[in-house]
Amino acid sequence: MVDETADSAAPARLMTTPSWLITQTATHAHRFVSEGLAAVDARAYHYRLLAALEEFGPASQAALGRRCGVDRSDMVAMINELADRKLLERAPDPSDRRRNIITITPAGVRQLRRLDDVLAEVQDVLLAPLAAEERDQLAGLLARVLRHHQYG
Amino acid sequence: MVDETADSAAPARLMTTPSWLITQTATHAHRFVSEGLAAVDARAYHYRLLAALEEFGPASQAALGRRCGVDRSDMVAMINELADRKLLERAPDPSDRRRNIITITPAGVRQLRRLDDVLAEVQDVLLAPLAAEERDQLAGLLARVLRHHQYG
DNA sequence: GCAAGTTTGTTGGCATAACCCACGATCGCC
DNA sequence: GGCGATCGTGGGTTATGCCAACAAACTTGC
Repeated sequence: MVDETADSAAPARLMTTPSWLITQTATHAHRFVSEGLAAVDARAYHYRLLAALEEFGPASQAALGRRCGVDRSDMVAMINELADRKLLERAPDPSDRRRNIITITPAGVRQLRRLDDVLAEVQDVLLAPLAAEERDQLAGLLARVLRHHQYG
Repeated sequence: MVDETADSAAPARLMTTPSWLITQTATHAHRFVSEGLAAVDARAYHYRLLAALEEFGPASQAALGRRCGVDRSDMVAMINELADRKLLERAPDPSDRRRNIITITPAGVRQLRRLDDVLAEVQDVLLAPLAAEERDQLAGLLARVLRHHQYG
């Protein structure tokens, strides 16, 4: 038994409230991810965008935002940043002059692989107390909740 | 099979990355909680503080912050707000003149009960796709992860 | 073919959350 | 009695998720 009555034990009400558990765990997750990615001079949304581009191919900014759950207006700065680092390219769409076509570069693909490694490491730290099957279980449950609220 | 190739399907890389699933689910959770509590003119941290006060009794601002994972400096405004609504009281500690003693009021206890109901409803909406045992499973897994990173 | 509505990129703004630092006052320790 | 630590408070920073507006370009309905 660990001494949890010290001064830092959270209320029982919170520890049994899923929404609290989720948001609190998310805070930790977010910090680990940020720190891990900062070590290779990257940010969380770099991974999101590069992953979507590699999996689905070139897309407009708006379409990319829809996939990654990013607001149209927030995409601009993100893409600027990625484009500055030559990880993707922004070119006007000849067939629709409103749009830009965003394409991942070879350097972007390489960076994506690097981020894959970093994030795998982060998951390991975050989920340290869970066995492999338990991690899958957790991911499965969360994925179902997510799907329900996105394609509901 | 649902049509997920539409325009909104997230990259597979993300849907299998726990940290993404957690932070994304947390966004939904946070929104449901905020909206639910806003309906009774309350905020998420109201519940946190009131719950801690009822369970552990009166405490200093710093101790309260430690329990709820709130920064010392952020506690000030939160407590002001709760004190304005007469849900708790802030009194100087005679035995340590640096500290304030925060005490929940009877109205605070009543409000806490009301928030309990609201939050139970919110959990139900958030975890709609999961059966009762699955919700417990999810809560259990998250609680273990949380404990590991807090009393690690 | 043209008018009305919609989509796209962009700028700017707002609210919240989780930090961090600095300060004066106070306490505990030795 | 002096020194380090703690407490409440104020200030500032950063990231995130929104929403509003706009001009340019597209699509639809007639």
